[in-house]
Amino acid sequence: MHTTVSHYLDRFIDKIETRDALTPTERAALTGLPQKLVQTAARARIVEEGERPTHCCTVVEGIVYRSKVAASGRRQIISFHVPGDMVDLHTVLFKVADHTIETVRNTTVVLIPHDAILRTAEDHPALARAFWYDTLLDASIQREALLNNGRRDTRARTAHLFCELAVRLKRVGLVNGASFELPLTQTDLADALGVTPIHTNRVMAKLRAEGLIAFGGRSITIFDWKALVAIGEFDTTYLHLEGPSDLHL
Amino acid sequence: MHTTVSHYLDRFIDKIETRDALTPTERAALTGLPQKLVQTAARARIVEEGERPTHCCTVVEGIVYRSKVAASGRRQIISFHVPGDMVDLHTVLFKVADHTIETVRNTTVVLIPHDAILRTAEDHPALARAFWYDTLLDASIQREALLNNGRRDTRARTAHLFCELAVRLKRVGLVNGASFELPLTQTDLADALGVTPIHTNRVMAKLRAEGLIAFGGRSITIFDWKALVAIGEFDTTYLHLEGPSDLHL
DNA sequence: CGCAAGATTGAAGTTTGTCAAGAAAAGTGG
DNA sequence: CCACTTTTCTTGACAAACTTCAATCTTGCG
Repeated sequence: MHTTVSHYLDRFIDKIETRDALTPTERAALTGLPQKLVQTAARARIVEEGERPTHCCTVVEGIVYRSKVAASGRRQIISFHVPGDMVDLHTVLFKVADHTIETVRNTTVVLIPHDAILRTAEDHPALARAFWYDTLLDASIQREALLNNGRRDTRARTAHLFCELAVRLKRVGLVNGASFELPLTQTDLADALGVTPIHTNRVMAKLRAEGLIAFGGRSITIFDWKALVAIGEFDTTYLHLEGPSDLHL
Repeated sequence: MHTTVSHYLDRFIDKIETRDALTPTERAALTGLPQKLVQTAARARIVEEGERPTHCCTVVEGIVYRSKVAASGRRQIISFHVPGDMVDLHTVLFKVADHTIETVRNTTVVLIPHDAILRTAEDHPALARAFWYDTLLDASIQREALLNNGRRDTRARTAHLFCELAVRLKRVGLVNGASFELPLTQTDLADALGVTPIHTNRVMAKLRAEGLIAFGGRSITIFDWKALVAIGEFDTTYLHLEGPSDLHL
């Protein structure tokens, strides 16, 4: 367990600071949070549904997702998480995890104890607000996913998901030109979109045949951003990129 | 705008207190929140997607839902809200509403200014935590909806939704025996379940024919709770009924 | 009473799922 | 670096779930 200042949380802190400036004290409180660096294998379970987690998980490198499983065994991926995301900040107030957290490939994450986060929130109202904001944004992304999967066909869903991931990865500097690494299998994508992998494959093949995207080798290239945005009805309002309310107390 | 103590928030406060005891001071801070009582007509829009709300909405009587609309015009209902629910507590930190809030029938709600809520949260860390918890539970319910709509067939989805509403209404004393008022149209239900009203009608008709439920006259009766729970794979873990983490600072 | 909204039913079409098999790519051990 | 194994991707044919269009019936309400 590190207790010295590290930079593993830099992306997370940067994200918070684009929303609301922090004082040096507040920033120090974040960088000083106890951190346990963990390197995982591919398909590692960080938290399992029903467990009682004691730490929050922040992505340093790689992709992490949260999922729930129906009685039939069919899996629904709830959300994907990119570097800088605190994946399960909400577990600080829940006893039992209501979903599983898994890595896609070799991934680096940082674990932070719940009690340290709660103490930080109590000592620094601005940080309490920042944590709260982060979980609210997470919920907003879930609402859009509910609309996406409920009221758009698979073609639009797929386009929407790629647009969202492109924007979120771009914000942390992980998009090169029109390409970004996305080491997900088509089964992963299917489980996020609520369809079968076979169907996902056909829909993606059509997008590729139309020259809109390319994929393979664990990465995605978007050739026609405007077209993909139109197909996916992608509107960034729900990402609340403009930052939080101007209300300062 | 009331500034005297009222009991419109009693159900909300009760809900919070089942999770974590409040001090008299904290309770007073909640009951003393400025409140604007609003009686709405049926199908009234309280907040519209894209607006910049300045108040939070708490349900006093009736049913309220949040929805988003796809470009095709198809509507997705994100969640239903029962008396005692603070529907859009998350808007305190967002500038722009990412969804619409509507009432089903004549409904009573209470509006509370954002700045009052934020000030209360800043002055009372326990209340900041309680507000945070409330929005986290909301997000957990959304995750279950994502699983429900993505990985269960319409029969299971419908059963699950009725089970959830029964539990949530029971917690606020709005279930009589096996029946509860639910003044939703089948189109409302369809928009929540991500299917067409015609299909919803057929699925519900089958549940009725099997003697599991009755509906009509704006209310639902569940004759066979165990069977409905089994069909809907309903497990209350995601409702976090056990209260928040035991961690007290 | 009569209108309007919602519920119900039928028939036909579309999207998506299931089963099955082969091809390509990635990982593994020598 | 190659041969082998496993995973992932891709394609075809068929089945099931769900949608669409259309019409009728019922109910709530002024």
